[in-house]
Amino acid sequence: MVTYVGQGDPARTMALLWGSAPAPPRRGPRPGLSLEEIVRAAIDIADAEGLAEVSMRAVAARFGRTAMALYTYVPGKEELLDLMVDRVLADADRDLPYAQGWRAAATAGAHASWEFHVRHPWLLQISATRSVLGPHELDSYEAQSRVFAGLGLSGLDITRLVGTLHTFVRGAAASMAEARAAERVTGISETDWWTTRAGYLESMVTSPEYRARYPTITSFEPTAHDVPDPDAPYLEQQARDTFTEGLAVVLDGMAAFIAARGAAGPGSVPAVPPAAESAAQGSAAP
Amino acid sequence: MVTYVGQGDPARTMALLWGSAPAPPRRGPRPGLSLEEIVRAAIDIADAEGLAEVSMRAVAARFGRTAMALYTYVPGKEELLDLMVDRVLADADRDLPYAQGWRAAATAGAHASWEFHVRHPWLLQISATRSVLGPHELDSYEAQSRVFAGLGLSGLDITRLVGTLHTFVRGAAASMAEARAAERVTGISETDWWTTRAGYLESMVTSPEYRARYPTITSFEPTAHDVPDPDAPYLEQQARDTFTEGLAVVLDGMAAFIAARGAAGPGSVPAVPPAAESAAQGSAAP
DNA sequence: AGAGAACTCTTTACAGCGTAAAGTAACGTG
DNA sequence: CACGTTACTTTACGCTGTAAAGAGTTCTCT
Repeated sequence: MVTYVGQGDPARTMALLWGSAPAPPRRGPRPGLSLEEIVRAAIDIADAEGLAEVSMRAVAARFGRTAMALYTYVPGKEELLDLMVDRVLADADRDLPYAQGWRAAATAGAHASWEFHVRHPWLLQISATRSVLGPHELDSYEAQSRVFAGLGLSGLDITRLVGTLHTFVRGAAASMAEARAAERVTGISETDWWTTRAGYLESMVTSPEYRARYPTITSFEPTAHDVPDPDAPYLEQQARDTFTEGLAVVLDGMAAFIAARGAAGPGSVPAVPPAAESAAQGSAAP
Repeated sequence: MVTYVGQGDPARTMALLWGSAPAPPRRGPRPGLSLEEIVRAAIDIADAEGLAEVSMRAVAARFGRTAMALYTYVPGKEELLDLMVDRVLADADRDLPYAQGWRAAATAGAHASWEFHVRHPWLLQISATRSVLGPHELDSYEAQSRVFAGLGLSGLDITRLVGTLHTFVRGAAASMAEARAAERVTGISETDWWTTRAGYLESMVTSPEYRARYPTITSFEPTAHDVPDPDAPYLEQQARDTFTEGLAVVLDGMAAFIAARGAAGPGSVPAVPPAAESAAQGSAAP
């Protein structure tokens, strides 16, 4: 119910993101926890109970500690959220079928990303544009950019295509995630939620007054506002279909853009040779 | 920094949204406030100071009352947020140039909606998919749907096109809003924020290790990661351009969809005659 | 070996949040 | 004038993130 939008101290966050495991302290008691497991516990809670349940006290309780114990490992909650974002992206699927052409790769990537966001809906609640710039986020960005490499596009072109696709996927995933969260969050089942409103909407479609105010939407097929079948969640299916159909539309637009712009001129981004696709995945501080 | 995602009791909310002003009480002291001005005050705070500053105490303080006084008018904070959403949509621009064709109308509508969301960025933080279904939200939905009426599309087609466009606009507006909020929220200027990260990124582009891990994005023109000119906010301009360019791409895709699907068959949604465009805007409970 | 620095973790505390419960004061009707 | 209704306040509770101070453990340096 309550979520963060801000962001922690960038320097500290970057150090935590990119720094290899810090040297173990030379004095004092051994650390009973690690940054890694704290971040994982926070992700577990967010996945299972929602971002609202991720409190410093709740995370610490998973280790039998008090909230303040976490401040030994993390500067504050905002930094913890930053770390959660990058860490969870490590599990995102990044094996895209680049060899099958950009459209197949983009479709696969969009579907993978959509499902990933639906699986970790709290990602949608944390600011996306102010990117965390962690290693795994860059992995993801690299994988998506590679889809459009070798088509004669500039880096800026690719940045925008990836941005557009990302924006669309996140928006569609948000519809899905919120359709799913509807019942859990409000304690009202999807059917109940819909039926309480249906009474108002029904009278609307038939009332001449409302047909005058809303001529277009009241002329839609009535099924669009029917009470959903509880076994086949209406909002969920709607969200899924809107994503699939919308994706095709967006990709059609990109096809036109690539056809018009792509000419392999100077400054265009070259494709990654297939041999290099499984490049080193090691990480070290820069 | 903290925002709500849940939603209030739907029945109560619907009554408040659609109910005309309730009959004044027959006994007891006169109400010193009204629902209307409470909602407006909350919107003022959200616009000026961000959604995080909209607390029951803060809203009440604008009227010299305590937080609990608001509960005479509103069941709780979540319902207040629902009301804010629908109320602010009353001010959205809805004069679209339908006569100039769907693409012109869609472009105008998208730009208006984008600017509206940038002006009221807190809208992006409140759940969008679980729509409030208030009169003004329906006005907006009607205006956007009308863009695609008369093209031979079904209601479901139109719903999805509108959904795709809406998703895209919100995502792009989110980029813009967060670029703007960056400084205010974190207390760090955009330039500072970027330069602290630039050190890490710079070494990345030159390091062979990172060129191997991120071959595509490290081959982009270096300007993409340059420190922005403080006078011409880099992130803002980037967000604006991505919106404009992305919109063209999305609309190209829609053009292809309409060309393929639009055949004015049975079940297709007819255009609204221009005469009816300035229809009655009065509202009454259904 | 002993002192002290360094380190983890706890305890306590504070200001803020939404809101439940109870009380006070004002008002219109019988 | 008394009563019931209503607007609003006061108090309180449990929750949040985190500052400050202290307890306890472990290593290093003299």
